[in-house]
Amino acid sequence: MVGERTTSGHRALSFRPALGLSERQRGVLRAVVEDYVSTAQPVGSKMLVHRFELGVSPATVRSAMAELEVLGLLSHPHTSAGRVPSDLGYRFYVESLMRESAPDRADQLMIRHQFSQVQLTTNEWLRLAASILATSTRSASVVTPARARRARYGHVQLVELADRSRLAVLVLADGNVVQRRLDRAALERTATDPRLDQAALDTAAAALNGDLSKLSAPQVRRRASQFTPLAAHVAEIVAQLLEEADGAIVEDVFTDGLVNVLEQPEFAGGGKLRSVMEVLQRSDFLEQLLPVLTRRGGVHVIIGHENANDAMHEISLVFAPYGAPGRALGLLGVLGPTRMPYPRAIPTVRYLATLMDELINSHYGETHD
Amino acid sequence: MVGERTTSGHRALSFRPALGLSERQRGVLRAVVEDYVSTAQPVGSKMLVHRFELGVSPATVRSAMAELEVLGLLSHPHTSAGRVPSDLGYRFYVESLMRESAPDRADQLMIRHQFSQVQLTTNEWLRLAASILATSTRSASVVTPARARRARYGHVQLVELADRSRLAVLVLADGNVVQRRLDRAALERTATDPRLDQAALDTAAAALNGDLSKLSAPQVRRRASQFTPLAAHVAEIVAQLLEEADGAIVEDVFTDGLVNVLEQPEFAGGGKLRSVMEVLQRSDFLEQLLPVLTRRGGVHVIIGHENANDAMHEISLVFAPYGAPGRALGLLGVLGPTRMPYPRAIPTVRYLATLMDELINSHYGETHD
DNA sequence: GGTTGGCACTCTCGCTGTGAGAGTGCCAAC
DNA sequence: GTTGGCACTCTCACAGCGAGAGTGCCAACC
Repeated sequence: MVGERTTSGHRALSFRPALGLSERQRGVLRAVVEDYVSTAQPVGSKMLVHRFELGVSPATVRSAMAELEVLGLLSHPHTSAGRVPSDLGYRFYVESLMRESAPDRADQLMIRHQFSQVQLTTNEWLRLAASILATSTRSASVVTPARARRARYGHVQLVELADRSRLAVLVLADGNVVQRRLDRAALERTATDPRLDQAALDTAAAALNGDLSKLSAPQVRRRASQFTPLAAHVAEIVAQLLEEADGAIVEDVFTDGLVNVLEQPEFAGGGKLRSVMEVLQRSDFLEQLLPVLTRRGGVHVIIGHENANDAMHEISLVFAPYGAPGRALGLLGVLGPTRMPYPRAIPTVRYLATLMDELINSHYGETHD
Repeated sequence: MVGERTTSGHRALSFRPALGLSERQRGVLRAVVEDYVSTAQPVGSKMLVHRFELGVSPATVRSAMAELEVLGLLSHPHTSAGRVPSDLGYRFYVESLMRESAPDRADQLMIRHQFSQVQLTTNEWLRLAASILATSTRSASVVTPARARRARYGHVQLVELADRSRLAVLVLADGNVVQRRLDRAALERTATDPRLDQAALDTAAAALNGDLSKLSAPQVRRRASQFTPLAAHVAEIVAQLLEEADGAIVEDVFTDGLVNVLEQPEFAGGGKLRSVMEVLQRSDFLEQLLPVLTRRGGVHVIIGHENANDAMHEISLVFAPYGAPGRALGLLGVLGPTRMPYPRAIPTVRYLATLMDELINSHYGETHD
């Protein structure tokens, strides 16, 4: 498993004054967050004592709210509206107020069952994981395939398509497959025999496969010259492919549940929708997420302005890395408005991360090191 | 090229009365459509004579509009609002009024240049095509990879991943790659030698590759028993993979420009957004599109209610097939509100379809048959 | 007969004003 | 520290109204 799975955020340091909250304040803050998350309406003191049986009068709640406001945990859309949690308020809630509502035994079995139903294809796993995350947290979900930080040679194959076009299929050591059509002219130039039949290509591929196993891009490039011209040419292309695969963790992203977030009232009107969509489609936020997630395992929660990206100031992320330690790494998580059901999202992300860990590891083999 | 590329829709038959429009009516209809497409506002008679120099008075235009309305080509949101084209109106416009605004020489060169910049990877082509379609038509775009209608065996390879896990990589005859992790236990059961080293697997793969080239799923299955137990087991899996790939034209869909359509005023509020998104994400509308597109080549335009799918009654599609005739087939096109810039979208889709034809064919080789 | 200007009519849309409702903050009393 | 009371504030929904845009019809004109 990838480190221990703990819950915490990446810029959580910025809060501190709120640490010494009274029991009353904690109760009120929790109630405000939970009410607001479920209703999307600013919450007032009266409503609050009604819905949550706090055992005190609205007036008391009001004074607690006022205190929470000066601490920066709640905010006030306008004078006579109810309170709304601030990013810091959510942070505190996630950090020390929240009672996680993990998927129960039955849910877990259901999820496992779904995975067992599906074909043994990584893409199917990813698609399924994204779908489960999206439906059970009612947010948008993102899942990337597990990739080695460093792309390494696994196996190459030169396939003849219909007619005489060639395809290089490179299986990386981590099991991912990349491919590239080959320029016929360039290929023929390197061949000693201008007929360039499949046998010649097979020989070249076999030479590379025997010699380059587990090597990285620069290593492959260094050895390229030791082969026959044809094999060297292919090795050069392989090196290119490895370079492209290096660090391309966020290629082939699987997304689901976009509607869930587009439907949220906070994105109803105006240009917010555009910015959210653009962030999500380009998914470069994952690049920024990567170093944070790899530095420490477990579920990471990033709330609103804690996000470096301006376009994501109203968005929260709940993400975790998964994979085989030191070998292949993937990302998965959910994304939604800051008003997000954290108690649900966090354990769900955690559970799916461990599940994906298992799947990956059981197929990488039990021989850990 | 896939047949001749003509412009027409698939239920175009339903209009006929409108064929005998007067020159005046045609001019007015065209003006209404073009104004409405660019402004999204119902268009009135006065505005119309202002913006388009029709050389007649508003009153004349009004009577022409009234005539067009009884013909069902225009409609009326309410008594004192301007006119809006009906689906039939758009249909007539596309059919016989529209002046196509094809990408000019410079645009075409630019597009070609972009393709030449990109790596020789099918996925990159598809991604690029989707991006070009989306930006130049300002709609959402969809592009699927070219696939053979019938999946045929190309080449199989059994790769050892880190540790002893195995991956079957099957390259189809059309160049697409599918993969499947192998269940180690099942594999070992079939092997005569329990050590099951790479050499044994290579031998099995070589046997299949020599014998199964170009065969379809049932053919592979029929021959499976003639191999050694290990090879037969793999052949069985290959047959499964072929079956799954059969008719799976709409897997791996590339989409771009979703924002473009979500931002349109017609989808601003209400549940329309949800239905549109769901249709688009699930992309099963492509399945329904497939038979229509294959029956006849060229650009197909499907407008609003011409669409079988209820959720797409306010959506128009402009799609074309592309590929190597009889060998591999892909779909590409754009999707937006019925208020779509057809004169732009249609030639752009047509151009990209021919371009993809070229790309595919140049790599399948010039040896047509 | 097609075209035009005139005219009455209709419907939307944006503006304003108003009252209800929800919520706050403060204070005095417990 | 907690509570009830009370005055105050702000939003929101709704009604009313006038401007504006557009239509349909008709009689007159070329």
